[in-house]
Amino acid sequence: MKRPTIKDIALRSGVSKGAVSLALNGRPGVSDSTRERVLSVAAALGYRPSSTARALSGARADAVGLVLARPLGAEAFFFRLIGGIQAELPMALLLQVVGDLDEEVELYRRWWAEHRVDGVFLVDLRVDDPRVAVVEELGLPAVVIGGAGHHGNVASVWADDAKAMTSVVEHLTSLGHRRIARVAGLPSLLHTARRDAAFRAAVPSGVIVSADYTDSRGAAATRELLLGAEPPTAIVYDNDVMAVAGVGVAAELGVTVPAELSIVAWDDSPLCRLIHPPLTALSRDTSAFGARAARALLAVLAGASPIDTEDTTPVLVARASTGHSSRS
Amino acid sequence: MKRPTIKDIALRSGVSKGAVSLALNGRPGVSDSTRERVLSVAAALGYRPSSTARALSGARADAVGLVLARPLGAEAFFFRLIGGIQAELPMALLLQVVGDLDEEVELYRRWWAEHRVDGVFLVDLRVDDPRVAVVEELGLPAVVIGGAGHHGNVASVWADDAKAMTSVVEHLTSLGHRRIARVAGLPSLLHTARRDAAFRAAVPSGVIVSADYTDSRGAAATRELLLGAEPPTAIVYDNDVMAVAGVGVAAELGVTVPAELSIVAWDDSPLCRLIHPPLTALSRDTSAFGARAARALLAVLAGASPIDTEDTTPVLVARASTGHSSRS
DNA sequence: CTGAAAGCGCTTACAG
DNA sequence: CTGAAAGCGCTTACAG
Repeated sequence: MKRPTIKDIALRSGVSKGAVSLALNGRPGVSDSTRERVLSVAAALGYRPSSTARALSGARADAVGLVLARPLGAEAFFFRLIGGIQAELPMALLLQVVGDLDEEVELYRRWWAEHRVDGVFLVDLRVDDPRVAVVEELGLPAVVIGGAGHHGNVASVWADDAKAMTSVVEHLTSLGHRRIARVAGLPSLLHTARRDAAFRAAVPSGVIVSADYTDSRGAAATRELLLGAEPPTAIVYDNDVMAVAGVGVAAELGVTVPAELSIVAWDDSPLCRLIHPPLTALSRDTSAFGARAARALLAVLAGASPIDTEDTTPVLVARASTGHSSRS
Repeated sequence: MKRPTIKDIALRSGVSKGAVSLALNGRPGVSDSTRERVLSVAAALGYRPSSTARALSGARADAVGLVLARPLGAEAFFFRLIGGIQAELPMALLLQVVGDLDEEVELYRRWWAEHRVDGVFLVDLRVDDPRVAVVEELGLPAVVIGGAGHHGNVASVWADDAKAMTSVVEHLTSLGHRRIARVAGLPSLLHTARRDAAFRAAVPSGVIVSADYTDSRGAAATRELLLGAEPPTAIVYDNDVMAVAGVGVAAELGVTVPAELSIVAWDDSPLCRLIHPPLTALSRDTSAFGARAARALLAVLAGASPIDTEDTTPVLVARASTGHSSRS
């Protein structure tokens, strides 16, 4: 037996397909008695609407999209984010990986033109990112994830990286550190720029070395800093993998952690907790962040005006990798 | 300007919509000259087919699906797997998380009835899994990921866990270990059963404690083993998180690793490499595994008969957590 | 309040 | 080889 369509329901309840559609979607235009009859027939038949057909007639696609342009950021972050999004979403997530931002933009155009998605999440915002303008132009409902500040008329969900950075610096200065350095993530990413700015404001004399989240670049950056003329007594890394690489380089150079060098990682993880010494880290609930983003997009889809939602600020968890500066 | 449809192409090339469709899809039924004209008009107009409309008319949906029934297995594994799948896939991945297997099955029925997907990946196979029979009944193209052996008439991609387990046991026995235990993953999962069987075959007297991949259960299992009447001199864990928890419990109980206890983790990870001592682990390229699964599904979609494809066997990487048994 | 029709953008028999 | 039509399963004006 084929699965039932509105035609079957129309037949068995003695009304037109149009009436069935109105009844099923809770729209005015049919009497209460008709509506009830249609609904009960639909239930009896085990009717499930076809989102494909709906999408073609211009209604809901019953899916939202997330496209990732390589290289993607920190693996674990995205997985938890997507997990959190999914858990909160009553629809499917259309996921696609593309090579660059141009392909990403092209995909948004297609998806929207075809009604394949009802909205999208924008991740990994760049400095001067073209995507916000595109979704605005298209009228494609969207939520920017992780971008502080306003993004045209697009909703966003963000965390206060500046405040988090300040809390890290305060922690270190209270331990007597004066020469603090930062090993940053990809310079093209907006949040790197924001963290850079916050770091510079808090540590005017601080050195920033740019890297790319990999352990090899994290190690190289650490070596560069520790072998410099004025080696730092504390380094703040933009992710856990680079921080762990930093611990390795320090050991290699005979620099003890935390006696001679304090280390802080931006995102907390099992890795931070389980290595020796355990790393002081900025901790946040990425899965909850994803759930918040999902709710924000659902709100936009429901017609709410786009707002910027602030997530909880990452919290500094002090562990054994930070200690009093021995050089001040 | 609206995006062009086959109607626009038909108009400008002076043929019917049907002919345009045939020409565009490379089907017989139109002359070469007509086909060329249609193709060039389509190119000039920047035509992109609507996969929504295609799906509704019963053709390709231009998407494949992956549904995850909670609780999902090891996080990192799935992320790498999905990353590997995506990289190989020329279409979108429809991803949805559901509460249980019944919902998962229901989703397959809907997706297939609506032509929302062209095929699906089946992951986390259970002992007596109902899903294989469902996709067979539906005729929904599918690939079983990670399930050794035949699964009805459904294609599969798998790795030889039994051989991998044997290599672990051989490594340990060659180091003089006789009392070897296993801390296993969820008993309901098929690959747990397979590893159990391989372990029992290799270590007839070996104890298996069942756990669930979490650090807390991994720690509890380790405690149970080490405080027992005949504590093992080596433990093989079903994932990295439990193995690391085991290291912690050993330290807590004053059992030194590897002098008094050797530890092996099933899946290698940064965590295994970076903790102290670094863990001996079974390593594999999960991303490549995902790519292989993607190719297998594409082959099935292209009409190939379903086959079982063996992935490379996980390789044992010996590190400092395993050593000669001091008690034999 | 309700029905009959047109349309979304394709594909696929069915005639010529 | 080609065209005109019907149909996929919905939604949405448009008449009554």
